[in-house]
Amino acid sequence: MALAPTSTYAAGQDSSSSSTAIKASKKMENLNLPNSLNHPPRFLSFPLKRKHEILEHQNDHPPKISLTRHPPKWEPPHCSQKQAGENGFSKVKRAWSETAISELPEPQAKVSPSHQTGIVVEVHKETCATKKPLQICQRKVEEKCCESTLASKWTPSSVTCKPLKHKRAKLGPEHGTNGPKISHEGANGGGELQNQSKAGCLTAALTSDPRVTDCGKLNPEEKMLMLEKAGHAKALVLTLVYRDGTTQLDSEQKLAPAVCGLLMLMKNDLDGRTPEDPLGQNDSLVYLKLEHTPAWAQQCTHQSREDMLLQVLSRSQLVVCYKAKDLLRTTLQFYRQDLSWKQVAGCHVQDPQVSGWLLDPANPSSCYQDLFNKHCKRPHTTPAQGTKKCQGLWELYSDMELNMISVLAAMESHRIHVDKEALKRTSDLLGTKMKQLEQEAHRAAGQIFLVTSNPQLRTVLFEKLCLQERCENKKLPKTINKQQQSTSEAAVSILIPLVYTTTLCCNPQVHKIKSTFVDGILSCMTNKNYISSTWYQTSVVTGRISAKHPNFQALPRQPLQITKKQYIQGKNETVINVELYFCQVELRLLAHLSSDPELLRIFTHPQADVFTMLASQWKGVTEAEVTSEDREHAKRIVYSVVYGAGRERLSGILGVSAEQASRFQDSFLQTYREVQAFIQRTIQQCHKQGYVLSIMGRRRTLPNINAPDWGIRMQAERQAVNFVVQGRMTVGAVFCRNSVWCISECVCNCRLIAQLHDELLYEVEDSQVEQFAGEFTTPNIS
DNA sequence: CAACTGACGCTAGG
DNA sequence: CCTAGCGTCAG
Repeated sequence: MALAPTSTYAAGQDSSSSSTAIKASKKMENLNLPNSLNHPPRFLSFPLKRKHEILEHQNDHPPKISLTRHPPKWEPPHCSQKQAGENGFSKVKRAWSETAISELPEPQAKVSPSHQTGIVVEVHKETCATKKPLQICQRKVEEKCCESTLASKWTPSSVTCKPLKHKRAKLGPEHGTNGPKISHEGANGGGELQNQSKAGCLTAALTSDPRVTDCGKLNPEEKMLMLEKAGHAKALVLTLVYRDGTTQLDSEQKLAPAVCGLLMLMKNDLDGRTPEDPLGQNDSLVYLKLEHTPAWAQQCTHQSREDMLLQVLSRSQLVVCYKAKDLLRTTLQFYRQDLSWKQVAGCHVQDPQVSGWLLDPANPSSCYQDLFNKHCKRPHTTPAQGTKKCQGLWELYSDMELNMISVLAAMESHRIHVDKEALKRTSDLLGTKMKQLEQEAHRAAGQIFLVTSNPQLRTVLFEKLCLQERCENKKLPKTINKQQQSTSEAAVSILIPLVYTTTLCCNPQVHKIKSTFVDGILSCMTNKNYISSTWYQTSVVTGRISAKHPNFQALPRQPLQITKKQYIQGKNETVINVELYFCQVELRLLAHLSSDPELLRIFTHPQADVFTMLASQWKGVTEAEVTSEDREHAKRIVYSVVYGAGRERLSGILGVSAEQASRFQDSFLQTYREVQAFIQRTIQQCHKQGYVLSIMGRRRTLPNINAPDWGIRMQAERQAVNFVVQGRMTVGAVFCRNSVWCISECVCNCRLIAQLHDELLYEVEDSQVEQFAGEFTTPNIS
């Protein structure tokens, strides 16, 4: 890839010209830019630009929007009347405060426009103002941006940004392990009919199987009998059936199809079965249709199905379902009108996927067959049983993980309403900002390049401008894999002062906000006006919970401000969220595990900022003297120690030399000697046993712990330490305790909305906040 | 040429 | 160290 050497950004300006030239062109930018755009041939010769980008610069040719990916094709979950307690959220601790505006009504709620309420996601002007060198230029650019937006005479095509093409949009919102959602009649166009008939064939094949009883064809008496039978069965095995005829037991599909029913195996013979024919003499197989029938065909069947499902799910005898969370969530979505999440949140459905993951979190099975092959060597043991008890994992499973399944399902069924239009406006605003920043960067670089491309930015910074030669005293970070010059923010912030300009690259923070938190959220909301994350219990080796689509746990703390007013059944009731925040649990855990006296002392001051105190202890100054830089360093060092990052990584993060980073680390470990001792103890133990145990009894085997290769062995050692510290413990404990508390008599009208590693986000009715807080005593781990 | 995939780089969170 | 997610680029 070659740079076009003669290309300059502003007409008539030489790229090598100094700051004055750049400043001059900046002042004239509104005039200058359209001028230069009148000469399209200039831009066509830039090899670094993509074709559609270049076209965008030609005003007379609107950008060619190539929708190369197939458009999102999916069915929205069934939405019905709004349920009381179905709320949006406002973060208290996370500073998502004041803004407010409106929420679109539920499609079927038919609220008049004046009643619209809801969430607004707004990005603050100063959002990007966290890091000093970039902050200044950021502000300037933003001011400029606002001016020019107002005065802009640009055609829409030049102002709006690239078309949305998100991964979610490409794959459809229900792809991957996200799990299927209930089909929704009438929401789709022509494809629906086709699907329905196709599904009809497949389910017909299923129900015509002589072994399967179709519940839909039974008369009320037969249904009662069936229900009774289900009640007496020794074990129930459930699986969802999808429209394409597959079930949850089939291997993962890329596009999870809609659910059309539920297959239920009632087992009475727990002995004497063979894997080839699991259907014993006294067993029966029932098919329960889970589709909304057209209004004209609707009878009283709905009620009985609901009764049946609920009875089945909440019974005390053994109920097994592979990927039980999907089943519970589907049930909740399907009976949204008639079923409270609380009824489901207490269900205990055994899930072999979870138990299998506990046995070997580092190598989770991809599908049921995989799991079966892995853990069931003898045909007569099921994955749910097996060797778990021997390994001491049984308690962990039944006391905690099992409870978590239904809680997560309830969390997933919670809808967070978002004002789509406001989000779109924000997106447009950010789009113009990005445009502005892009031009700024082009000007600074003296040429046009694709600012979102790291390789191109690298070429500009280090091959064209050769900035690395001008900062020999400072060590520039390198990329991990290829050891190239990094173009990260830390690196660019070192370079910025060397060039007499405000910015060299589009601020990656702005880019991130737009692409991930605005457009990304928007892409999660196709055909609906709310979001709800999907929570994963078994996808993280260390035992943490992860979230997707959107990833609730990675929403920014600083820049986004979300607020909402909530209307419940016409009344304006304020519902606020109380957040339980276990201040730096992992650090607390480290203190506990290592019993380091200095570290423990810090946690005896409940109100103090831990990192400030750490910095003051470590640097030997008073807390008032601790600069924000010191605090940031302390924080990074702590994390690097806790999570086992090496000094190379630390130097990259801090933007200092490796020697300096190593000195920081050493001095930290000198201060907190017990921490170091704990780390070494953990590693030694791991060497001896080949596995490590977390505080909850979670286990991770590390086969590489005794590897001959130094690098691989070191990695395993870091992983060992990381696992012990990072395993979810406090939150997990609260999780199970609280799930019970929350669904039983339920002292308050509250609901768990999100788990953010060391925080739990609850929605609590305003009047009950104090009561709620009283119920909750923060557990003291150290 | 379009569409997809995997590797890589970066950033958000902890 | 371990996540999700966005983006580019080469094959």
